[in-house]
Amino acid sequence: MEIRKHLSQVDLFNGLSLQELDEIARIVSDKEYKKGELIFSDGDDGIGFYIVISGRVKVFKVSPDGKEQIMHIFGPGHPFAEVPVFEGSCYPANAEALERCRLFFFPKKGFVDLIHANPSLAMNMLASLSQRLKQFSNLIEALSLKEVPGRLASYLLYLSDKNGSIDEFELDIAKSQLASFLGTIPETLSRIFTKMGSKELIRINGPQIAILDRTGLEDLAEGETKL
Amino acid sequence: MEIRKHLSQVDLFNGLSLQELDEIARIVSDKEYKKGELIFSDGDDGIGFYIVISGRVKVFKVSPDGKEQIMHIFGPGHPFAEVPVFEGSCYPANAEALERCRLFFFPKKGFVDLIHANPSLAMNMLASLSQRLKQFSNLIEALSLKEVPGRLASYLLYLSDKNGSIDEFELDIAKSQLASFLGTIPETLSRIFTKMGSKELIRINGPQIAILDRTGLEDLAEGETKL
DNA sequence: CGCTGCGTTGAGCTTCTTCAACGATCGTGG
DNA sequence: CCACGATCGTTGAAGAAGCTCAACGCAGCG
Repeated sequence: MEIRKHLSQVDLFNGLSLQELDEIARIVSDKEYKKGELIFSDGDDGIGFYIVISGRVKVFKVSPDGKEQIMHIFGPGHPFAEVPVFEGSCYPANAEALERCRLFFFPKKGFVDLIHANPSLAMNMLASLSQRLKQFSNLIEALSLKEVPGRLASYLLYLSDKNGSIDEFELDIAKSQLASFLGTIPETLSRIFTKMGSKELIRINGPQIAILDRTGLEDLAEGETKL
Repeated sequence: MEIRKHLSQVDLFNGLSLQELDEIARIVSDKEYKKGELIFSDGDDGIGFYIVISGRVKVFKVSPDGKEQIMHIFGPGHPFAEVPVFEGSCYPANAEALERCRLFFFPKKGFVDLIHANPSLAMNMLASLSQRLKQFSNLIEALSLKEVPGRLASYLLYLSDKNGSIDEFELDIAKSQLASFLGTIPETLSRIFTKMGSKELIRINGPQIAILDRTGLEDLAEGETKL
């Protein structure tokens, strides 16, 4: 079964037997979203959670005057919107497809039963939520304790790591989205990119980034330096 | 047994039998901390988690230049530092006793076994982590999308609710701690308190707060108004 | 060809922080 | 019991960081 094959590649289902995967597959709905399509809104009734199969999803909050803060960007294999499954009933944020997406949807009710019956699944879910908490606490730290250049430096180093610690790579999201993720606006981000370039920390050409001075970036990320 | 009595009042252990509580009680260490005492530091090896029995604990991050961001304040009945139990091995923040505290400590190893054996406990823990995630996402929203007056207004309304939606109450933490929780500094907080007073939104006398214009505060909290 | 969305740049302004000084309160030791 | 220091909160003046608003270039695409 094709669904089971996808499930077997998801960390959340690590260590489960084929039988158990089949039970899970039975409650899945397979869904498609177009680029830019809204998956759910802040405050909607939370009837289940999702796993990304292909494409990417952004989860974000919006202020009354329209400013956006991206909380998280999820790619293939990642679950999201688990919170309302276990606590409360509303989605606490909005979710939107960044690109054409295929998602698996797991209805709350069926899934909770599976967790009860399956300690490994419960442990995997606990690990997943814990990781999420850690990422959130890093985001809080960044927003509150670092200035924008420091946040950008951290992000670039993170991207470099993700690509095998090489010094040349591409931004994985549009700059305007990156601004929203870093808790700032495109204008400010653009100025900081320019400044990082003129200080020879990086070379930048559209979405292409080359790290010229890794140590300099690290100092920025740690808040030991100013731009 | 005295420990069991305390455990039975903790949400995390709701729905567990006396026997199960006894099993849990067996792995607990009973600990005392003085006001201001450090419980663990960011990066320490995370060997287990805690539940507050009496007193209060703040969990916080510190920037290189010493600014503090309080992530959370925990009172009696609340578990904290669960993350390293399920994911990774280090505490991702610092914890300090705000007052004289009694804490129960649960070593990671023993507790994970209990969770495996006990689906209700697993569900309770999932609910607890989910709630934490929701609180964090609110904090992120506040830090990124609201200005300080809006954050303070939200906090005052939250305190009022906690006290049964009455209009007069006391701040539950020192103003300098509140500043750190709201992602700002005491000077800024003080100015905003003064301004809220002169605009007749609140009356303030030391730690005593009286809400004079609830609607005005709500508008501030929603970002629909400026001070 | 013109439109639309994205990114960039400049000027001005708001918000918040920094630095410094000072008053009040409280607990401690003389 | 008073004096002292420490901590906390408040206030003022100056400065920095980031945001708003506006204009413009550029690429992709109908």
